[in-house]
Amino acid sequence: MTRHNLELYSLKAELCKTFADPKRLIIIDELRQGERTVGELARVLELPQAVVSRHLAVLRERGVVKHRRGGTSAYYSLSDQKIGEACDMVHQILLDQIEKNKQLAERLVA
Amino acid sequence: MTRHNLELYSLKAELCKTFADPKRLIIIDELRQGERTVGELARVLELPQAVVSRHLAVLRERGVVKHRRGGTSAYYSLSDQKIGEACDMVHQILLDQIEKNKQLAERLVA
DNA sequence: AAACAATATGCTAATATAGAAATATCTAAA
DNA sequence: TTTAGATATTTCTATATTAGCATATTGTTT
Repeated sequence: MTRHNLELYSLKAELCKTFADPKRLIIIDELRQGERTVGELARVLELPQAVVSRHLAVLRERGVVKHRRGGTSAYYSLSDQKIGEACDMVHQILLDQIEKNKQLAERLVA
Repeated sequence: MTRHNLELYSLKAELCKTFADPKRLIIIDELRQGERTVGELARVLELPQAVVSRHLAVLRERGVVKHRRGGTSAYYSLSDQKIGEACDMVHQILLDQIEKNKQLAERLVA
């Protein structure tokens, strides 16, 4: 462990934890298209407003999203363009896995 | 939710879960340098062999690592180059966050 | 086959997390 | 300042996850 800074890895793990929930990934993808209010996200996710608010709090605490108030609404957006890019990488990795499984399946049939 | 495929996002979330632990992130970084046995990783991580084996099982089940047996040892390696790149992105996001906090702190002092 | 080395798996306790429901807080407008 | 709309927070329950310990499995060697 001497070669690795555990504290740094813990921070990275905390960041990854925010990505480790399907609903939050959808929220992130929505926010990539632009600002959204809590209510809008709740409608898209088909989740109670309180649950969405909780997810947004998680994302906020880890600095993944930022928000501004406009009237009675809170407008959320991604705090860093790179977050979207990271999600794209995860998407690619998943596609690679699916492709590999497909090839394996075909070999087994042949 | 109609616009979003929940099953796909669940798979992505599962993948991200494997990154959501500091020890596993260290394992991944070790494996980026090349193949490692369970024992080697246990020494680096200063964790009991059984715990490392469990972590490797998690990574294996999500297709993040692959392994081959050589003698009594099991040699693990990353199953996809892109996994390392994804970790780099997370690293960058974290550095961005730290930089932003630094700038904020400086503004507050001034 | 027996003994040994390396790895994997079951089980448990402690901790963390998501969702639900109720309630509190904040903002705009009357 | 009262009311209504939008968002945030608290509490509770069910579920999941990690580490530790003991034990099982697998492969090698004699």
